[in-house]
Amino acid sequence: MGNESSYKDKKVITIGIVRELTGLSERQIRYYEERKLIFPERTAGGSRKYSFADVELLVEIANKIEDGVQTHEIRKEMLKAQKKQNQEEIRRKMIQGQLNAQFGIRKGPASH
Amino acid sequence: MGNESSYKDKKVITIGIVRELTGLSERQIRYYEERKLIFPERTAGGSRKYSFADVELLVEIANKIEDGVQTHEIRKEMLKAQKKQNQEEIRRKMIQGQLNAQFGIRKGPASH
DNA sequence: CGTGTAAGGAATTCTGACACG
DNA sequence: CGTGTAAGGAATTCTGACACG
Repeated sequence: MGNESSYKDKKVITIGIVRELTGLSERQIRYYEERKLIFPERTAGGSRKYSFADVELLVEIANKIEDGVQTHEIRKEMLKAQKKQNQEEIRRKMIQGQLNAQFGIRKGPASH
Repeated sequence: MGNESSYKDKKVITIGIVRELTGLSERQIRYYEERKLIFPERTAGGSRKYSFADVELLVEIANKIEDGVQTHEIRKEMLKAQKKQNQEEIRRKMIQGQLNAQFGIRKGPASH
């Protein structure tokens, strides 16, 4: 469970590299954080660390802004999408819980 | 063809983060490069950039050194493994070439 | 051989602010 | 609102060298 591809979500990329990867300015990247659209981690010294997923998200954000969408709107969209995702996960887990209650806990497909 | 997971091989991690991820010292990381065991790219300013694959390789290298294997030996092992891989790829491609010559160029499984 | 360290300099990143609009 | 920029400082990284063994 929680099967992310491991590399994609690890926060290991500094802002300079993100700038290279996205073509955005550091100012833009920091501003989107200020507007709560992106959430880098920090090194001990205080430098920002981003994931590949963050890099892709940044590009999407920048595209929307270019289309005239305001950061506030983008944030609302993201929260909505996030909420929908959470709902789905809860639903999945409840169904799984029902199955477990009915047929007992199993890992993987039933052995034949 | 060339189906790498994209994130794993992209050189985007600076040496400080690699130090955090591996537990190795920067001195060690740079030394393994000097011994031709690892090949980071560079930013415009000259800072080293590593991939996740590099990070994993560094850990393997450090383990072997701890076991008393010298960098020179490790390098020979790596070259041998590399050569074997190349052989396999050539073989694969030749077989594919034969198949294409016999049955024409196809992409993916035959349509049913 | 493999690694630690001090040295000096350059590249990188940080924050808060002013500017434009 | 979103972004550029100059400012000053701190964290990061670089190289070449000396040390130990």
